[in-house]
Amino acid sequence: MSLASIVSDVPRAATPAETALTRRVDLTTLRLFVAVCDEQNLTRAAQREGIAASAVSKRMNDFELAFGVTLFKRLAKGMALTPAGEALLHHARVTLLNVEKIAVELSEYSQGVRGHVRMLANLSAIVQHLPEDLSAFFAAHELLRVDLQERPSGQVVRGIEEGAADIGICSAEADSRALEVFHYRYDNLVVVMRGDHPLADREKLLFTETLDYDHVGLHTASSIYLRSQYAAAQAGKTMRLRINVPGFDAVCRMVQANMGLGLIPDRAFEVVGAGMGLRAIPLRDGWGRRELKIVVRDAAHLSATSRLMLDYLRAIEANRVRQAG
Amino acid sequence: MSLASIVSDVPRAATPAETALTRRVDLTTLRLFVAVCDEQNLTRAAQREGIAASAVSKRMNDFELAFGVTLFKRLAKGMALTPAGEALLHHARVTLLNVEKIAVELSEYSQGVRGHVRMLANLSAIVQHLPEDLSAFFAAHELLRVDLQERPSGQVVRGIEEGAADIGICSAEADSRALEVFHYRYDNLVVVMRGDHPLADREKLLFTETLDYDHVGLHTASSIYLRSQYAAAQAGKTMRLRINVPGFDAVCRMVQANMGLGLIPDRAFEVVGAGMGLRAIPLRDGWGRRELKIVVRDAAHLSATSRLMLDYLRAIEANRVRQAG
DNA sequence: ATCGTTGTTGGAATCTTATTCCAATAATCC
DNA sequence: GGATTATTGGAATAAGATTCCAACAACGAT
Repeated sequence: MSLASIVSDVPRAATPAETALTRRVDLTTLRLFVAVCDEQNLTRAAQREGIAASAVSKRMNDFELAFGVTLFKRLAKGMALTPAGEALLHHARVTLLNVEKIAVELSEYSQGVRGHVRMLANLSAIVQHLPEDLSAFFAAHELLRVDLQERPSGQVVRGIEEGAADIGICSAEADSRALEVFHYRYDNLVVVMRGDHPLADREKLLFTETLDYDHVGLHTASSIYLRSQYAAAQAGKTMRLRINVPGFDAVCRMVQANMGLGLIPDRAFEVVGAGMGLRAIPLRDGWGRRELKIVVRDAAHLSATSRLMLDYLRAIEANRVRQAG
Repeated sequence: MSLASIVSDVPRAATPAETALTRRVDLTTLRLFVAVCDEQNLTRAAQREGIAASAVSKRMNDFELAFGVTLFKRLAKGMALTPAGEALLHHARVTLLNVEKIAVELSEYSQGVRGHVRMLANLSAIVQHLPEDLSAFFAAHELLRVDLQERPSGQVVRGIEEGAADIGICSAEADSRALEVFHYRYDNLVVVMRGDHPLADREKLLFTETLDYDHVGLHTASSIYLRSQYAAAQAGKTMRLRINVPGFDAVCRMVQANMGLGLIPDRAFEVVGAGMGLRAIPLRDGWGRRELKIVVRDAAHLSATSRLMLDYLRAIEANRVRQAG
């Protein structure tokens, strides 16, 4: 049995007969079906949905007849699902959730929203830049909406490839050769430490100088963690990692608790490390200056709203460069 | 603007008014809507769907009225989407795809299928074990179906947490504390090399012995890649990585092309490396023996079919241990 | 064994919604 | 100005869904 025959990343296309069957699906039937599943009782489901029990019964029976499957075991005291019914329940819930999203989003448009952008971004972008950038974006476009989800860089790329979102922001190191790439921001890594750490009085540090001390690491999918491990390996040294934690604030708290040195971007330190009595020393290594990038599937075919967001994000650094000149 | 206010991993619940609006959505309207969007012309959409143009027009207008939004700009020579229309189009396509999945899966049940299991698995599990295990499973349960998708270990865990699938298989190192965990398999890493490599005559190797030579690495999200980098760092050495590639077969091809040593599981080498004239030398390091694990959200509440699969996968190693005894 | 209750389903009547038919309106092109 | 393309409104017709009413089945209590 080959690999290709067992992995089903892309569901097979419906046959013409199956396509015809899609027309026998309707949302009221799915809604009633879910109610029957939840209540395990047709009469209570009918009451919950405000309809006669015989109407529910007819719909369930019509549906079973149309598809040639049995969805329920009819018991004396109610109904139980068959495996086919369980499979349908999974899809029915997903479908009804999608419909709810339609209602929610269109309701927002009826109240004045002018567009939606779907975005995936890594933690670095979210912690350091997006609150400010999106705040400014909303100030300029207060009738646009953003759906933003946090993902590690690798998953941002994959999500954009699969069309789960329109715009992604991730580490420049993530492999995105199938996408269009634009510069978003640079950030600079700083070594975070307590004020009483032996390195605390330094103006700048080489990463190798930190390797003589304990470290607090980010989670192992983090591109900062990966890059620092790589740098240590290149220097023929090892990182003395006492713990890995999943966020910049957790890194700062562990540093504060004297668990070692942390390595996070400077703006992240300003955002989450302020008021903890910690020092942040910039890295002198070249790789301490890192790039975040914007990825999209096909800029020319973005919706107008997503295009607006892309242009806006691209303009940020250009405007900052102009202001600094 | 706080982080929590901009990240929308969990869509907000619909208000009662929005829930009421969900009843104004129906699949025929969505289907006609998508047709109008595709054709950018109501008359052609009507022809494509086999219905009078006035019926399509009425439905589009009724829908817009119900939701209080404008979906189309009416032009002299057809219709163009508004931003609200673009938002709806995204969801309409997703919803219709779900309905198609319903039709496809129920069609399979009507032809005799007795259950579905949704699975996510990492590459190690898929390349080495699942073809054989699922083949045996299907032999015993030929009326059950498996939807299997390949994901790196971290995404397997996340997918099961989110309910995207019922059963996951991933590296034991992946953080799955929110899930129920069962043992699946062990695998053993081997160093893959050409027959003329200086290390080719060894029976076993320590990983550190390989670090004097060039290496071919897996992609950077791979748990084998991460673990080997960690081991090199612990030994105070660096891996001489000439290239990273995305699969076990690619690793073998690069090794064959004299790009360096590869590190992959032994069964993966047997599956994809056979016939390439390569040698596979076992690692002596303890971490060379790795564990794959099964993760589920809540074993007690799995469907009967998924329960069957879980019990079957758990029984595999138990049966192998009994056969070896 | 009988009776009452719970629950599902079938048939006929009624109601609601969707579609078709027909025509009007508007914009563009020749 | 006329022809064509495209959308939409109104009325009539058709189709499908629901309600009403009753029958049937299974279970539990007596």
